[in-house]
Amino acid sequence: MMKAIFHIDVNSAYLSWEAKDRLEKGETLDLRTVPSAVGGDPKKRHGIILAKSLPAKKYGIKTGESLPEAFNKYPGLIVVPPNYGLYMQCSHQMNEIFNQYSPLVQRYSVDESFIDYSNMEHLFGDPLKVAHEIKDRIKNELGFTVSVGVSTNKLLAKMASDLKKPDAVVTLYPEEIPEKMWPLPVGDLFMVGRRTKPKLENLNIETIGDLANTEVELLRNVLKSHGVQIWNYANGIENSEVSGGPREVKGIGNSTTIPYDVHTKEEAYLVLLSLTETVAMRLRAGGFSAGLVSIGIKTSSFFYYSHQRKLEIATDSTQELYEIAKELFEEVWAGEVIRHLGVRVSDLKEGGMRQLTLFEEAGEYQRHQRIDRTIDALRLRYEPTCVFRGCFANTKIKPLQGGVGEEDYPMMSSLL
DNA sequence: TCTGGGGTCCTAGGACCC
DNA sequence: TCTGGGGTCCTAGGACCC
Repeated sequence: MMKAIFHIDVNSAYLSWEAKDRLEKGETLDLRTVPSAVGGDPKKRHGIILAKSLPAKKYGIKTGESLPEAFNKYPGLIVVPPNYGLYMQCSHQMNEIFNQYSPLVQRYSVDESFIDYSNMEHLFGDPLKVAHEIKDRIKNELGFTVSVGVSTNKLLAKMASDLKKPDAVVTLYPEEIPEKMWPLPVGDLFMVGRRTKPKLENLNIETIGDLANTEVELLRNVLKSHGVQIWNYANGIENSEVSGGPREVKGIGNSTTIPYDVHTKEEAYLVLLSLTETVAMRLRAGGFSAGLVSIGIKTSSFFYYSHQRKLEIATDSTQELYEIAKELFEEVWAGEVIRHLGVRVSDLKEGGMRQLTLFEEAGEYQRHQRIDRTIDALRLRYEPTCVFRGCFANTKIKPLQGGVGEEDYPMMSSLL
């Protein structure tokens, strides 16, 4: 039997949520009706457009571009700072509505979810009717609009929700593929990004239809398994499940663009420590220890490189992870001016405890473990910055950097 | 007033072992 | 005697997503 899959996408999510929040707080201007955007702070070198209104889009303003670029296109652009706590809250409210229609809801990102509505017709009625009902309830009860894609698999539902914005329900059933999906430029297909698009165009593949009708072996030769995947997608072939519940975490990382250029090892170490603090807290909060540590460096000329090491013994100790991060940095840094640093752990093992090696002093690790647990508890009870290391005093570096796991949601990924 | 942050998966090449 | 090949592990880098 055929499945009924919905994909719900919040229209200009961050901006819509800012707009509705400001209206609720008594502001009279609806940001959605004027050229406006959510953007980072240029003084901290975080100045990019994170979301824009439809009127801003009309002036050619794009997500990801720098604020100066955007102001060039429309000097009167209203830019507001992001508020991730608010976005998380709006996301939760929206998903609570979804949960009323099916037990199988997959939160794909903060502003996108899949619903498997198969075999639910008896309870709530025809899929298309329910899709409209969900869309309208979100608008009326929560104050923002969504686009709902309806089809028989996740790929088609996701492509469908992109076809009309804002405030729309669109079907893209398999028999509608030639008419609705094939005329689109090939870059509109999920998983055809900025590097693959020109490669396809070199093969005279301009539209999704061109891709669908290309010999799959040719694509395999040029793009390996990725070529086969996008050929399947172009033909509407995709059969992954809507997975209820959060996905298994594979890695945890934090990175930051430092507000000023870093020239010395000592300054870099301080940033690495602040990142490691957050990463390690999130690691312990998830009850994991890490078997692999990697660091990343972006230079002032935007060259990026990374270095990693597998550990003989997995650990969740802030101190141990920091020592490794420092060593990794020392091993690769060639003295370039640093713009951005990152720390990431992966190869996660269940359980924060670790086995002591034969030669190891039992005291050292357990001492660190006690410190970590105590600090975690304090930071959770009061605020994350209530305890921090003395070395950050009198420096411009924040003692913790990156999001703390508290309000975790399943991160976006390129997996359906 | 220059270009964020958090993820996942795939591939290529070298080391090492049998 | 200087020629093998397969398998696995590890690292770096690149591609994609929101």
